[in-house]
Amino acid sequence: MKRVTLEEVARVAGVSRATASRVVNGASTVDESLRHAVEKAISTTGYLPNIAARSLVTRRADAIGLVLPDERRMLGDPHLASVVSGVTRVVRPLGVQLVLMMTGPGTREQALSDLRCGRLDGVILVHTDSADPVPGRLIAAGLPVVLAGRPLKPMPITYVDVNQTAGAALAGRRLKELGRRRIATITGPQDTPAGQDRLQGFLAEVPDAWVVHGDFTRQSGVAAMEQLIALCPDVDGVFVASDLMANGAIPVLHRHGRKVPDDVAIVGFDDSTAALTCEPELTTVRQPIADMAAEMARQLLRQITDDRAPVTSVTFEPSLVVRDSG
Amino acid sequence: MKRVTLEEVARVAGVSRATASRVVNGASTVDESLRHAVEKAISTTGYLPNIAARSLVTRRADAIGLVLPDERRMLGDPHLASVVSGVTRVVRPLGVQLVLMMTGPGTREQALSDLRCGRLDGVILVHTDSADPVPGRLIAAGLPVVLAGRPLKPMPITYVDVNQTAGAALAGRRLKELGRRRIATITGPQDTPAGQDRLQGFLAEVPDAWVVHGDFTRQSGVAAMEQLIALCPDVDGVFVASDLMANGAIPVLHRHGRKVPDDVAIVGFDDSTAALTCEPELTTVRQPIADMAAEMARQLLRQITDDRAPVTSVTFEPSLVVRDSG
DNA sequence: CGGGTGTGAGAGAGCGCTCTCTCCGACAGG
DNA sequence: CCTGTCGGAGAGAGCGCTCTCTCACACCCG
Repeated sequence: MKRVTLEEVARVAGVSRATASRVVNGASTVDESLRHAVEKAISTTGYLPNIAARSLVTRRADAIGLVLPDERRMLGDPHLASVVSGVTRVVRPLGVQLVLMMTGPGTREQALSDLRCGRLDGVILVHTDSADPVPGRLIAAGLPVVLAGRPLKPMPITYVDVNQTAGAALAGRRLKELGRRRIATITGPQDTPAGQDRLQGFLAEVPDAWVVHGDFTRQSGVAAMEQLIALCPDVDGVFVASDLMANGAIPVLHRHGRKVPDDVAIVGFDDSTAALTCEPELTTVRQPIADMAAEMARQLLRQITDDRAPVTSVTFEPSLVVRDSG
Repeated sequence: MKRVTLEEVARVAGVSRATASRVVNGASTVDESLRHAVEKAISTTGYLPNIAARSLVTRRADAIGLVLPDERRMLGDPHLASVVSGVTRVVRPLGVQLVLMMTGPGTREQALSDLRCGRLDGVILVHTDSADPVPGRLIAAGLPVVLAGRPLKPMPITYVDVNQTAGAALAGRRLKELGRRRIATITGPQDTPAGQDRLQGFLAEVPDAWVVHGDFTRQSGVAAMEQLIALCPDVDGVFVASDLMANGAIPVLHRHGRKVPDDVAIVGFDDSTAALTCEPELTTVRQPIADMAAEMARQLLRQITDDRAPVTSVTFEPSLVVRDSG
């Protein structure tokens, strides 16, 4: 199990190491016949370039990090698989690895040192909150970074998000079109941009809606719906700001003898798997997560290859997925 | 933004590069005063060892791969987050990276070349089927690899699994203890070890059970339950071989006017998030996924550090989580 | 007092690759 | 025929680190 080096390929092909390297890296300034000889030598020897040696001189790790928040929050996120899939789609054909970094409370700094010791070329940050010092330090150090979702406080950082406001408006319009009169919303946490925007966008469309607060968890959906029924027993349309909360809220309606969608129409947000495990299946606002993730990857790669890449933010438009609940 | 090298640390500390390296790597043969000088130099310069240079000489990437099947199957897997979390817990404190490899149909070979070009020290393979040539080629090449779940056809490979048979027996026993008489099971795909073992273990406990086949997807749970009700209208206890299928099956019972658990008791398998979004919440067989993943990581690291590590398989015992459905 | 023994530090040889710099030969123009 | 130019190939200098080998020095024993 001897490792084959470029030196050996060159020897077999009867050329210099430099020429072999040129062939491997696709330089055009190589004579056809020599190129063939090298290619043949590569396949007979089964040569694979040593990634560490290359990385040492090119100063590129060809790896990017996906930084996720602590375990508990990640496990609740139905989007992880789609994010990974979207990023992989862009990054893999370029030979770039995706390194998953699940960070505990104190471990977030890890991303910084991995970046600085040349282990990672850049990172995608998911679910950062405003208290997180990492994004600030990354941009201060001029390291490539992309945020998933708009940061709560404005900072000069590239991010990709869905138009939350427009999505919530879509939901509001849908409920009005269904002829609902007593409309309410169960919100997300109001210390996150997504929570804020979804409420604001919805109220812009349905200004007189009842408002009950949740925090995106299924649990909070249950509690909020109980509260809502007590508050406004004849509610006939609810925009629930996440599918997961809607998944918890619908059984509460059933328990109180309300039929969905006949008595109460429900519209969710996310189009996550939780939407399909609702009874009836959930009408919801779809975020193109995989496409957004792919775009994050593209933005990050651009920053990596080009120091002077401008800070940009990309916003995707959501769409309404009509199923049975509203 | 100048990169600090070991050379510079040595110069600042007034020692040789070799001594600085000794301090960084915790060698004991360094005089206290010099060690202090080097440590001070490290912190004043903000030195971080270049990972590529180190990797070039140590021939270790300090990275392992988690190889997942194609996108579609992965997205359906509720365990991904737990697996990642379990592996991370073991691997991160050792400074080892977790690289996620989502493989398309043809891309599985990627793992092999990443391993051979020194990019990865070993891989954990999830959801391999018997047609997959990769495990065989990895063990043939003597490369460190651990399988999640027993391979369908026996091979000399280290794997970690839950005792599927015992778990299914647990479910059968539960239904009998509840006094159920007309018991059935909705199986998983019979071309997977998990599908086979769960059926076999269940039948060992309830030999006269009705058997209807599914394939672990929610969809198939719906279809199988429809089939089962037609086949045996007065069924009063069902072991569904995955929570996801149970999640699809329960609404079918409701639609046919059967109450859960009063008319029909349901026991699932996995204790995934799908169990909590059932109405009523699902009694199920719990696999300690995160612990299993941690064990896989440990086994893999052992193979990496020790060429002659023996091939072992570790089996975890499942447990019954009693909720409301049975 | 000389010769082993041991301990701690430095010198320097790579690890496998990329890339600049140099050089060689062919060919065109004066 | 000489000089200038240019495409293509080789030589070799690193990239930053680890680790062996060597060496200096102090110490103990015969």
